[in-house]
Amino acid sequence: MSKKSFSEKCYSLLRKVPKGKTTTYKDIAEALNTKAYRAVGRAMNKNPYAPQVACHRVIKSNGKIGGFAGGTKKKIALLKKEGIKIKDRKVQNMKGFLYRF
DNA sequence: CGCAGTCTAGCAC
DNA sequence: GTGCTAGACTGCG
Repeated sequence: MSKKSFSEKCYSLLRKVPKGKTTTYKDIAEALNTKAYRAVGRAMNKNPYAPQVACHRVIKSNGKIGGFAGGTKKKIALLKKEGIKIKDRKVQNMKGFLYRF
């Protein structure tokens, strides 16, 4: 928790998110006690823990999907498989799927 | 809708 | 080794 890099912290936090739930870049940044919303997204884009870390469970604060390394469509498909409803790259009722750290 | 703020990681010199 | 650029974001004007 202290020797890990910022990105690793993001991954650890993301791993804490259960399946069927989602989180926002803002929440992650705030959970890390920072305002690096962008840095969080950057870490996800790199995501060396691709299948290990559910980077697709991370969405924008407005419920939008944002982006995804490989294609936003893929991200939507994955979220839909988890039980989350997506509509036009936007999460429906994202507040209900939002996971609180 | 457009600009500015904040942080990390990678590439260049 | 130090400096600059780019990026899956957010908030305000």
